[in-house]
Amino acid sequence: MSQRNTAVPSELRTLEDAEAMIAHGVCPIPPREILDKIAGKWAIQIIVATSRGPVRFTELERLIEGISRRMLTLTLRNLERDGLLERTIYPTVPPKVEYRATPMALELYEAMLTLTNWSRRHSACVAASRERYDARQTG
Amino acid sequence: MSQRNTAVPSELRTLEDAEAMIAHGVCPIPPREILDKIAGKWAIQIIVATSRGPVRFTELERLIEGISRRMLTLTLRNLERDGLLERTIYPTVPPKVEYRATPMALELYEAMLTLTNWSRRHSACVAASRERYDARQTG
DNA sequence: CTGTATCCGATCTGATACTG
DNA sequence: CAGTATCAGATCGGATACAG
Repeated sequence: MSQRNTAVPSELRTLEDAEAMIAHGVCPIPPREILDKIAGKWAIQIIVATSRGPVRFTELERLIEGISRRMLTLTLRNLERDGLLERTIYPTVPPKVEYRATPMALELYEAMLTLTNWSRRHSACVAASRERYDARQTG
Repeated sequence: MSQRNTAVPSELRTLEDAEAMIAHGVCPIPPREILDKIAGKWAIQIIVATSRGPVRFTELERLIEGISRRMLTLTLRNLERDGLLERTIYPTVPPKVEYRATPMALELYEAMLTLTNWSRRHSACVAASRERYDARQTG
């Protein structure tokens, strides 16, 4: 076989692990359908907001600054569809609906923290690089 | 002061760390301008492709399946602007230009691996959840 | 209270043709 | 080889009005 004799690591930690995957023909980055969760403008914020317990629709609308009712509904539906949010309806009048992050969503939130660390370490550097680049274009 | 007496962790590892940040009024997720790197359809793939050494424009075009010349150029420029890619021009005829991921980009790539792990663990579950959800809507 | 429906502008992406 | 320019289609997200 044409593959190197390194094993496919069960858990990726280093770039070397990623190289091993590539050597085995496996893609070391999440598929688009997963990245799209993170890409969306509101999904992560909703997961964070519902990570400590059930939250009602209107509470979310207040909590997440700038979100429109339309996008709140759409994003909630998508997250529920993916199994990242649990939706509970209380058949009262007026209706009461609660959303809560699932364990899988909490793990996603936790996985995001390495990205948060990266951005805390480097966002100033990114901003500086942008300024330099833009200055070169202008000048 | 109104804050809890937990310290702001310098490195986030657990959801508890994230809670501590929230208690201090700090957002525990990366800002939009950082998430947008990951959100883009091609950025991560380009970082991976250039992570082992300099790669030429045309090589990238071949390596990254389905990318248009336009999007390749645009994404390369954005990554260079952010300091994630280093661009080297050799003033030869015909011209030769090489792109290479910076150390900062390699760290981003590495940070992404926790997300890759998450998706490897859960993407089947997400897919199953979607099917169940869609079946409920149809039926 | 918890949504849905409709419209609209902005942005993203691809296709194609052209150039130093 | 390494781009740029232009156009068009698709998708995203916001504003607003309406409804069970």
